[in-house]
Order: sequence, then structure tokens, then C-alpha cells
Amino acid sequence: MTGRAPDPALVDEVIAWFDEVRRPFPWRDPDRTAWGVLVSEVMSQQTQMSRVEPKWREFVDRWPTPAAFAAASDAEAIRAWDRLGYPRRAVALRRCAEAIVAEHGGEVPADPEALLALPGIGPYTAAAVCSFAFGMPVPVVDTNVRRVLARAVHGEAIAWSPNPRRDAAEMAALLPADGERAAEWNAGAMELGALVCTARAPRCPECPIRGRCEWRGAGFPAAERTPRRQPRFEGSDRQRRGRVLAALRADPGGVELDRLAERLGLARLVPDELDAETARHRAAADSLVADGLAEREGGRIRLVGD
DNA sequence: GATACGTGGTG
DNA sequence: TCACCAAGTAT
Repeated sequence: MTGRAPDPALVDEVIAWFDEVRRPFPWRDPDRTAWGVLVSEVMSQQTQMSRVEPKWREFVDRWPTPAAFAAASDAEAIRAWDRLGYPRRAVALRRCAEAIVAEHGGEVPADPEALLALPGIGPYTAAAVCSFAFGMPVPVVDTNVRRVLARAVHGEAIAWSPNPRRDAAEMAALLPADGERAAEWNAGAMELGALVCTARAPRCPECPIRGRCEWRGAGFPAAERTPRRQPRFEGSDRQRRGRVLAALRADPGGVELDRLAERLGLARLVPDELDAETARHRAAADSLVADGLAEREGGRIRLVGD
């Protein structure tokens, strides 16, 4: 964390902008619950808010408390998760609900360390729950915030790579002492990164802090390094896992491993490819079992708890 | 520190 | 079209 001290006026201007344009997500309602906030944050991990909103409504309508969700089955949780992605989050969230019931009397703990110890809760989510559900003055740093601070404060085109200690220190340097105001700054910085200071095509003319942006002031210098490329999804094991899990979601009874290829519509491949793909899909099925998303019984595989 | 982990929006 | 990117976490 080198370079100039951050400009505190940034904070006021981002908060003022956020108060005007904030998107009215239900987990921002005054009547929100800490559980609702926690669910929204887990659903939002690597997932755009626009995709989260409809699923979140269904989810918290069905399971309004940690105790309610703890009583569900993993299979129900995975089906409710639908196509949000990273379905392991659904299982982790259910384990999290169980731990909240067992260790915290059914109440989401207002404590960063306690939250961090829960399944599926990392540094970002723990901080987000403390700030947004409980109004604690803690820094919340996601990919948007890293990018906003990299540009506005450090004059760099792209964010530094995630680093919990550095992330917290960078944001703490700007954090208002008042918890409610800190939450506005945390959420405002994220919103700015999501709506204006975007990765690919930033809308600088609309930016509330364009006059204070070091990146703009320096003439928008290009990134000095290129981020790692995301692996191709098409043809990946990730894609195969997704297809196998989709079949299991559709079949409460599970599927015979011998029928997996047929069930997945692989039958029209030429024989060599069929064999290879069948083997890979079986491996994907095994990895789902290893990850606790599915279970095997003899020659059948099904969703956990189905 | 690097890698695996889903699915869909965006330019 | 297609590569990039997304309110990260666990190992």
C-alpha cells in the first residue's frame, strides 16, 4: 500500500451519489434480517446482483430463519439454488445455518471472527454481514472496491490481486468512524464499481469522483500486468459437473451410472468420443460425491439427502 | 500463491 | 461471435 494518502472527500462524494442511485434490493430494506443479508452475500459471491435478486426472494420466503433452513435437506437447498452457480455454496450455507443454530442460538452472530469460522463465509462475507446487517464500522472489500481504489487512489487501471490484509488496510484508511456511514461507504464503493467504474468499459463521464480520480488525472495509463485468463468453460470438467448435477436435480430418484451418458444426451457422439465423454462424466459425478453434493449407492448416484 | 469451482451478462 | 468478467471461498 504505497503512494499518496487517499482523499477523504472521495468518501463523502461516493456516499452522496449512492444515496441518489442505490438499487432498491430487498436485502437493503429497513425490515431486512441479518439472515437475509447473510444469504444475499453468499448468493452474491462471484455472481451479479441482478441474477441474485429473484432467487433470494424465493429462498428467504421459504426459509426465513437459520433454523428453518437448517431443517431442510441438502437436496432441497441445491434445487432452490437452481442455476445460480457454484452449488457447493448451497450446501455450505445449510451447514452454516446448522452451525448458527448449534453454536449461536439460531441468531446470526454480530462478530467477524465468529462469522469467519462458519462454512462458506470468508473475509468478504464476514465483513459484509457485520457492516450491512449490524452497522459495525468494518471495511468491506470485494472486487469492485479493489478496482475503485486502485483507480481513484492509486491511479492504476486494474485492481491488485485479492489480499485480505491489504484489502482491509486500504479500505480502513477511508472508513468513517460511524458504523451506519461506514456501511454507506462500503456499499457505495461497491455500487460505484458495479455500475460506473466497471472493469471493461468504465463510464467516467458519469462518475461522481471523476474530478478526484488519480487514474483519470494520470491520463488513464494502461495496466502494467495482464490478469490471469479464466479457463475456458466449454468442454471443461466444470461444465460436465454442471450437466451431471442438472440431471440429478431433475431426478429425485437419482440416475444409474450406466445410464448417465444416455441421460445427458451423449448417445449421438461417435463411439470413441462417447467412451471418452462417458468416462469424463463419470469422473465429474465422482467429484460431485467427493465434494458432498451427491452421494452414491451401488450403481446409482443422487443428490445428497435425496 | 495457484487452482478449482457454475452460469450467465456484457461489449 | 467469443473472451472477459462477475459483491469469493476452500484447499
